[in-house]
Order: sequence, then structure tokens, then C-alpha cells
Amino acid sequence: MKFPVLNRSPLFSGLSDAEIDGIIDSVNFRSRSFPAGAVAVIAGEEISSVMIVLSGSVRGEMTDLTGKTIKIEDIYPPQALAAAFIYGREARYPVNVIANTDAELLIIGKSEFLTLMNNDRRLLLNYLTAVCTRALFLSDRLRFLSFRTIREKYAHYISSLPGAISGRVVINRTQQELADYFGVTRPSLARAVSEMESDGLISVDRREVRILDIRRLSTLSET
Amino acid sequence: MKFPVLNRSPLFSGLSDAEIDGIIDSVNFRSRSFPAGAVAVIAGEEISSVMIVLSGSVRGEMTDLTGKTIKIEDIYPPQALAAAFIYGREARYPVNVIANTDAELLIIGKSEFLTLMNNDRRLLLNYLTAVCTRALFLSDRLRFLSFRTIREKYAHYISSLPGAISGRVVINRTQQELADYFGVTRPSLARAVSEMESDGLISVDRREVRILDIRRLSTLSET
DNA sequence: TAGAGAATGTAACATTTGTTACAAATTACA
DNA sequence: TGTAATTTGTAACAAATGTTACATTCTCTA
Repeated sequence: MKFPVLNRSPLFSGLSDAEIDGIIDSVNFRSRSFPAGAVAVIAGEEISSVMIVLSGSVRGEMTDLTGKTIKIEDIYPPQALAAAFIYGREARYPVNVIANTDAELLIIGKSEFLTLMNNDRRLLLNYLTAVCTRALFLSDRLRFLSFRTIREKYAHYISSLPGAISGRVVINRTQQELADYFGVTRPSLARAVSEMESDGLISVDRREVRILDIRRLSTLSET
Repeated sequence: MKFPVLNRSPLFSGLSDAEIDGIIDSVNFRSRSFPAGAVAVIAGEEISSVMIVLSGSVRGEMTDLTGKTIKIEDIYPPQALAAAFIYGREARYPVNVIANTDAELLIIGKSEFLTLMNNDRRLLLNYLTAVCTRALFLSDRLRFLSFRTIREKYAHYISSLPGAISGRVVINRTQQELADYFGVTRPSLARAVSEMESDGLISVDRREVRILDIRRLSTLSET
């Protein structure tokens, strides 16, 4: 295979190695190498291609007005850069992309990739699944962040877990993970939960929560 | 034309009326009428079709554990329901959908719609544009909500406006709109801004902001 | 151009969350 | 099974935001 990592990419899932090779060969791609520290993409640059990390790793990084940089995330093979944004209206890269180590990127033009999807229904469905799943994820996160208080977030969260109707749910995350998910600090979350307990809304035993007062709990998760 | 509203739909943009008719006819669609108040979709139901509002209007609505409902948004022709989620992994409707007035929905199976996109590159690009643009929008919103303080949100916001480099930006929203965008209350935003002004970070004249101390302002928009 | 409505500026107080620190309980694993 | 690491519970104080209310300024239009 030309680029063996690709068979682990969700974009090419369901395709045989030979089919992947065939697809890549049928299109005008390039692969570009970046030495460690090199800039692959500048924030604000128009997204004109699909870029997939083949080897090494790159990072997304923002620059503020004084030129100081803040790392956003690392991207490893065989992930694509800004995959869910590619075909957006006037889509631009939201961050700078810098090579962490020597890295190689596979680059396929937007419209060529569109052609590929047009020719292979599986590729199309893979990409659609990726983008839609991303939208679902973002929308879900947004819902939690848009609740004002921690009580609201927590009430909404446990209400959405399986078992909520029966009045007993189990949270399969650590408090820290849940706090991060809500965008709050752990002690604040612990406090809010213990206050809800002493208010008689819920009863908590580590990760197991019993819902005692559905009515009052529900008034918390309103808009 | 069979469904005249469709030529105003972004999904079919760039297609002639005749082409739209041709596409619709080539596929196994149904149109279903819902009397006012009828339930078109129950939250949690798997998304198995593309559903486009043809006439009337419907609303998205959430139900809490006690059965009380909260309206989320109204959807008018020719918008589609949960368009960005359709092909997500185990995609389910996030809300109940109820007819506000007598309403008619065009229903096309997911996989049939996939075939349509496969057969018409413009339709495919239209849909991809819609989903990716939605992901961009959600991601953008999320970025602001993930900044802790109002100062951080504001600093990041004005830094991203054209003119930030020259040190002078104009905000083309009302304070209320900006507050909503940030997910905070208007008086809190006004206070934060006026404190930043008395701290010498910026100088504000209604909607025109001059950046006085870039360095200190930038330290606010860090993670 | 007067007047109504919208947008903005500001203040006092209540509420919520963050911060920091430490103890207790649990879990992983050597 | 005992010890280290992780997770959870809790407290006191600081900081930020919400709430409510009102005055001021701007903007649109009759």
C-alpha cells in the first residue's frame, strides 16, 4: 500500500487496501513533508484541501495579538485537519497548524475529494458520518455550556442518562471528567452536588445517584 | 412544480425547477400532513429520513422528566429537521417536533437521499456546505462559551474583528446581542467593558472600541 | 422636531463559582 | 495485603456574574 495508515482512517473504513490505493491513484494528490516546527497552515487561510496526517504529528495553535501562542490540540495519523469545516461557506482554518515532529501530510483538493465521494458511496457515507457526528458532538457540548448554573447542568445530565425514569442512574465518569465536560471546576461541582443532596433533590453514593424529587429537579433544567 | 417552496431551499440551490422535479420524482418520497398540534417526531427517535417542512410550521420542543415542555425553536419552510445530524453515528432527534399549524413535511429516506447526492454533485455540495457551515457555527459558539470570564470573551471577540491589528474596531451588534452571543446578561457585559476601560485596556465610544494595551488584553484570551 | 422606543451606563446587593488547601475514602497494583 | 496514586468530600475566602432598578443617551419616525 502506498499509505498504510489510511486503512485505519474512518474516512476509508470499509474499503480494502487495494481500493484505497485505487482511489488515491485516481486523483491528483500530493504528499508534503514538514520538518519539526514547520508551519503547515496559517490560521485564517482558506481551506482548499483535505489534509490528512500520514506520519509524525502536528498541533493546532492560536496566536494572540502580541504573537504569543496557545496550543489547542495535537493531531495524529490518520486524522484529518478541520475535517468538519472543509466545505463550509468561506471556510478558513481556525488555528495555525505546526509540525510537532517531522510530519507528512496527504493533500487532496476539495473539489477532487468531492469527486471521489461522488464516485464511491462508501467514502461519501464515511465523510458524512464524520461531519454529522461532529455536529452532534458540538451541539451536545453547547447544550451543557448554555445552562447557567452547575445545578442545571447536573440535573440535565442525570436526566438524560438511562435509568433516569426509574429514578436511579449511574455516572460512568470521574467527578473531574464531569467537571471538565461541564466546563467548571471539580470542587464547585462537588459542592453543587452535595447541596442538591442536602436540599433533598437527590441522594448520592459515589457514582450512583437516586432522584428523589423529580419535579424540583426538572425546574432546574428549564430554559 | 410539485413543491414550489423547494427552489428556495439551500439544499436545492443552483438547480432549476425542472431539475428539482426530476430529482424528487426519481426517488421514493412521501409527503405527510400533520394537523396543528400533531407530533411529527419524538425525541430520541432514530433519524431515518430527511424531513423538509413544505408548508405551515413546526416547533422543536423538549420534555423534562415531569412532562413539562420547553420550546426550542420554530422551523419554517423550506428548512429541514436536524439536517446536520442526519448521517451521524446513531443519530437521534434531540427534540420532539410538533406542528404549530397544519403542516406538510416532505420525507425522503436517508439512504435514498444519499443516492440523490451521489447522482448530483450540486446537491451533494449543497448538503456538505450546509453541514460544514453548521459545524463551523457551533464550533465558533463553543469557543466563546469556553472562555471563563466576560473580559476574556470580549477580548477574544474584538481581537477577531477586522481592524484589530490597527487597534480600532467597530462592533456591529447591540450590547444585548453581544451579551446573548456570549451567554451572559447585558448589565454584566456593560460592567466588564467599563471596567476594562477604566483599567486602561481599551477606550470605548458606543460601538467603536480602541485597543490601548494589546499586551494585557491578550493575556486575557489565553487558555 | 418632538416624542416614543430602543439602547446604553451605572449602582447595590444576592448568588454562584473559582481558588486553594487538606482530609478521607477508594482503587490500582506491586 | 499493604502502599501509592487517584478520587472524592469539604471548608474559607476571593472573584465574577446575575438581578433589579433607574437614569441617560441615542435613533427613528410621525
